[in-house]
Amino acid sequence: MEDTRDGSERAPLAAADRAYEFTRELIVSGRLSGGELISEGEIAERVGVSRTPVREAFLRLQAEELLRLFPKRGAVVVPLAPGEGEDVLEIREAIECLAVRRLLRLDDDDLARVVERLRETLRAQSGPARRLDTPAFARADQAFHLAIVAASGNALAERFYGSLGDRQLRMAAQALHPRPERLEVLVHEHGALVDAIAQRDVARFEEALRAHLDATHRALAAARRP
Amino acid sequence: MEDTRDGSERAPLAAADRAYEFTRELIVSGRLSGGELISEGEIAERVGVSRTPVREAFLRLQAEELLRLFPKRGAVVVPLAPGEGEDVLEIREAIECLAVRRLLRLDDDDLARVVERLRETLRAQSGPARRLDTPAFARADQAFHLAIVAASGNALAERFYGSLGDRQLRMAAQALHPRPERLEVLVHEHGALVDAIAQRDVARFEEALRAHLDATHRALAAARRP
DNA sequence: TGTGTCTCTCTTGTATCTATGATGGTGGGA
DNA sequence: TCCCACCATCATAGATACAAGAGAGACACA
Repeated sequence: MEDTRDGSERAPLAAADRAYEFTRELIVSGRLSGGELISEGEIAERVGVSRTPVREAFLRLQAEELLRLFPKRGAVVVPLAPGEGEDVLEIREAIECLAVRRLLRLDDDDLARVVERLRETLRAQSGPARRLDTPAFARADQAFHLAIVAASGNALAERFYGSLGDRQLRMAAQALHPRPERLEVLVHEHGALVDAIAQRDVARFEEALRAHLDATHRALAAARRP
Repeated sequence: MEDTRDGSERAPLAAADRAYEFTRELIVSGRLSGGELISEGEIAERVGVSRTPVREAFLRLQAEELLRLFPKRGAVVVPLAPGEGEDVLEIREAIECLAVRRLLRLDDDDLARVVERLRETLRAQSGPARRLDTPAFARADQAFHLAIVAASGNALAERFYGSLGDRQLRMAAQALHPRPERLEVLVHEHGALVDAIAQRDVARFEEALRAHLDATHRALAAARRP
């Protein structure tokens, strides 16, 4: 009843999914950078499947704006647009604040449960932060923010927010690395966000989130223009 | 250099695009309602193409959350979730307000140009509103709101907002119809939104937008529970 | 040397074919 | 009568075959 595209790996991942993961990883990790051209055949060969599932993967990646397909010519990796970091951060801020305003419509019990879940994801960040394990931290960070949005119950927002994650990862792969000393600070800032939610203080949440994202954004900008 | 998926119809639309348009229309227009099952073969036959391009169309529709594919079983039209109207409206509000806050960072000349463009789309609404041409109005309405977001220059937001349009159309097809007398009111409210932008009054814009969407939402809810 | 054209190759778009999983109905047994 | 196993059917997943568009580069000519 459940399909195989949900990330749970009990089944030996369908060919299309393998092709998708493979290509997505190539892009998100930065090994394939913006403007680079790839062909279905090439990926098909490397993954060991026919072109059909690769085509499906490419279509998915195009839907996620990571790839752009040019008819009869090939696929190019969509380059990170100049203002994209700012774009992503603004949308994240808007959606997360929306989510929190919605969260606060929950009654105390439900909110407490949400807060508890968030604190769990917080704890999951400490390890990677202390180990300066940037990739793991990036995943945990993403999971944390997504958890806030998911808790709000707006499925549309959640899905969109999730798709922003890939773009974020792609940028983070370049940007977070140079500043691993910030990881613990980020965990702390996340804690403050949860506190604000727990205390039903929207204004404080919004302010803290803005500061948090501003700092991330500044880190990005700083890393990009050294 | 331009691909054939951009809606310009000089070329005899690719098979995949025809299949996509056909199926999307079926869903958005409500002729195919939530939960209904369709198969690639069925659409392939009706459109007169093979299953391959239909498959591509289905994948695109799945990416847009209009269709859900179940491996080896078929595709079901994603039903309108109970709270979805509210979800969409909240996101629209958040993104549009974000867009306007960003618009107001433009200098006076640029802002004036944006306002002029918006007023043009306003004029395009009057005709359909007077004629009580609901489908045409729905398109114009969508174009208006999208224009605000597009003008902000956040490409990500624009794309996402656009994708909300289909869902909105789908709901509007059911909801706006019963209240054609509201169309002219909506045009008027749109005018107020533009005025707020022109006067750089964010607070007023946000308030007016909320009222505008609330009214739409109430109209929806009223239409759904008669 | 510069330019226009022509072809050759690469890549996608579509069709078709095969394999396999899912489902629902049927019939036998408890 | 009810339940379970089996099988026919159907739909997709993936592979392969084929056609056609787009570009790069060779080549002829001015």
